[in-house]
Amino acid sequence: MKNKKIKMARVELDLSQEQLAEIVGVTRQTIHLIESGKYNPSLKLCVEICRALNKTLDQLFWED
Amino acid sequence: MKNKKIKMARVELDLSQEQLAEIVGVTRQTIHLIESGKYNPSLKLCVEICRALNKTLDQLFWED
DNA sequence: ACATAAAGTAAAATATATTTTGCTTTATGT
DNA sequence: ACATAAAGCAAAATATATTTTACTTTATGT
Repeated sequence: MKNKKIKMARVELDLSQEQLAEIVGVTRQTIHLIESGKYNPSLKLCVEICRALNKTLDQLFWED
Repeated sequence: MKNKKIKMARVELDLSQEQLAEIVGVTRQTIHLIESGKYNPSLKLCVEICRALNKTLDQLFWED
């Protein structure tokens, strides 16, 4: 299950996966794997992604 | 940095750490470590805790 | 004071997130 | 069509979350 929300928020800020990765302090692959739903990031990383993209956990990571 | 919000939500539902752990499918120690802020759970586990406690990610895991 | 449930603590073992590297594919501009 | 940036993919190595076990401490009821 892909996470389209992150990708959308990222593209909206005109950031590449690599730029987001740098801001957040992880590798590009980590961002890619999260966006493509291949795994299960840590809470800390989720929060850092949220801060980088001006969103909250519920906005990016909550599924109904 | 302790996570008091989880503990409060848990106690409000009259669940012990062990009961919550069982619902969520982890060990009691994992719940304890998360409540006492000793580490950094996975997103999946956070979501499961939220569902067990009828809260959202922002309510339990977001710090301003 | 005693018994018992719940919570705190810790070390070693295991599972899995994350990194590193490198290659391939897709999108975009000229 | 070509060049280049961005994204997808994958295997091996490393870091760290989670389990397991066992013991200690704190809370609560009788």
